[in-house]
Amino acid sequence: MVSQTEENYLKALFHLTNETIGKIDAGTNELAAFLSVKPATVNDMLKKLKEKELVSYEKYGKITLTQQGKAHAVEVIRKHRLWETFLYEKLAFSWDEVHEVAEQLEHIRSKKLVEQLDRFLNFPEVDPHGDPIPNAKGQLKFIQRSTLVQVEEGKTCQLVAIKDSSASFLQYAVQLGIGLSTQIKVLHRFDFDGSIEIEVNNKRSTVSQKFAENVYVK
Amino acid sequence: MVSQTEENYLKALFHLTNETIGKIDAGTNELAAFLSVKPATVNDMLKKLKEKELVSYEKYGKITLTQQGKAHAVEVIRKHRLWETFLYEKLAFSWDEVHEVAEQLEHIRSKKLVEQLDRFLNFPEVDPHGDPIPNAKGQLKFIQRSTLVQVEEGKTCQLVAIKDSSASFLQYAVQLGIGLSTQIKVLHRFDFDGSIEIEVNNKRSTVSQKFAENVYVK
DNA sequence: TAAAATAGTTAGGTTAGTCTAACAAATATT
DNA sequence: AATATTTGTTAGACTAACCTAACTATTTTA
Ligand SMILES: [Mn+2]
Ligand SMILES: [Mn+2]
Ligand SMILES: [Mn+2]
Ligand SMILES: [Mn+2]
Repeated sequence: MVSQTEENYLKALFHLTNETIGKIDAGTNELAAFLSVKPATVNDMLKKLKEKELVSYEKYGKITLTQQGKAHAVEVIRKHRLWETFLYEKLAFSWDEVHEVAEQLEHIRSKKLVEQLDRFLNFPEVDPHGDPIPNAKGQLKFIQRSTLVQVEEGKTCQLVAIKDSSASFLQYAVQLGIGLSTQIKVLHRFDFDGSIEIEVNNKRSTVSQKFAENVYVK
Repeated sequence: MVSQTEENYLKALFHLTNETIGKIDAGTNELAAFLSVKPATVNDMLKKLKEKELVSYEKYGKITLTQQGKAHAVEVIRKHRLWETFLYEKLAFSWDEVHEVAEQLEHIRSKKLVEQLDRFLNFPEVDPHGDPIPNAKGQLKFIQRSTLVQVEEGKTCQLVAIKDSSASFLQYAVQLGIGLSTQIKVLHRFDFDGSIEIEVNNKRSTVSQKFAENVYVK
C-alpha cells in the first residue's frame, strides 16, 4: 500500500531526476522545497520509502528512485495526464484549471478505471499541456523538444508543450492567444534582455526570455 | 475543511437516519458497526464533528446531523451517484463494480468538476442502482417505492431500485437476469418461508424473501 | 426493583505526516 | 587550512484517525 502522500513524493522525485537532462539524483532540501514541506519531514519519509524499497538512499547521500519506485511514479503520472485530458476534452475545463483537480484524481485506485478512461479518450498520447502520457505498460515516449528561445528570427514554429503549468503562466499564454498547436512566428530577438517579438494569428506581441524558455516548440 | 473520513461519517449518519422511515437519530455503536470502526473511535469523532457544528449530540444522547451536516452529506451523496452513473454509462463498469470506486471519487473537491460531470451525463435523476441523485441545490427527490414482497400474485412489476448494493447481491441479481427496469411477474408466494416464484424474460426462478425485500419495484 | 445486558465514555497507546529547534556533516570560500 | 555556508539529521511535539481495556450510564428483563 502506497499512500497518497507517498505517491506525491515519488512523483516529485521522478520530476526532479530526469536522466535525459543528466540529473540522476536529488537532495533532501531540494525535495522539501519542491513539495513545500520541511527537510525534517522529507527525512522521515525517506526512511519509510527506503523500507518499502521505493527509493534508494543512505544517510547524507543522494536520493534516487528504485525500479519499483519509478514504475509507481510513472503510473501516477499516467493517471494524472489521462485525467487532465478527460477534464479538458470532455468536461470543458480550461488549460489552467485541469492540473489542480488532476492532482487529486491521480490517486484514485482502480485498475479498471484507468484502463477504461484510456479507452474512452481513445488512447491519447499527450495531455493538454503537450506532455506525453505513459502507456499501459508504463512506457513514456520521449519527445524531442526545443524552446522558443532557440528558434531563429523569421522562422515559424508550432507550440507542442509547455514547461511551467502553473495557472499564472497558462493564463498569460491564453491572453496572448497561445495554446497547444498554435503557430508562432519569431520576428525579432532583442539581445539586450533576450525578449522576443512574436506574431500569433496576425497579432504581434513581445514576450520575455523567461516566457520563451517555458514554451516548447517544433 | 471536512476531511474524507469526516465525510464518510456524515454520509453514514445520513443513511442511518431517514426521516421518511421515522428514524430521526442514531447511536454510537450503530454508527461504529456501520463504519466498521470501534465505538471509542466514533466517540472521538463525534466531539470533532460537534465542534464543527456538523452534528448535534450530548454525552449519552442520540446523534443527529445539523442542517449544515445534512447539506454536506447530500453533496457527497450527489457526487457518489453522479460518479456511479459516469462509470456505468461511459466507462462500461458493471452494476456491481461502480460502488467501490465511487466511494473514492465522491471525495474529490472541485465545484466545477461536479457541475460539468452532471452536465456531461445530461443531468441524470437516478444512479445505476435506481437511487435518486440530489440536484445542484441539494434537493433529493423522494421516490415512492414498494418492495417485491408487497406485489400480489399474478401481477407484473418493474424493478426501479435496489436496497442492498453489495457486490454479492448484485451479482446474484445479474445471474437471475434482473437489472434496472426489468419486468418481473410474481407467480406464487410460498407462505412457509416467504419465498417467491417469479418470471423474468420467460424464465422462472424462485427467490428468497430476503432477496425480495431488497428489490424495489413499481 | 434488583440484576443482567447493552450502550456509551474515558484513559492511554499507535501510526502517518507534519512541525521547530538544535545539532552534525559536507562543501565552499577566504 | 580554517572558517563560513549549505545541507542533512535528530529529538521532541502535535494532530488526525484509529485501537484496547477499563469504566459508567442506561435500558431491559426476571
Ligand atoms: Mn498537470
Ligand atoms: Mn497529487
Ligand atoms: Mn453506491
Ligand atoms: Mn467514501
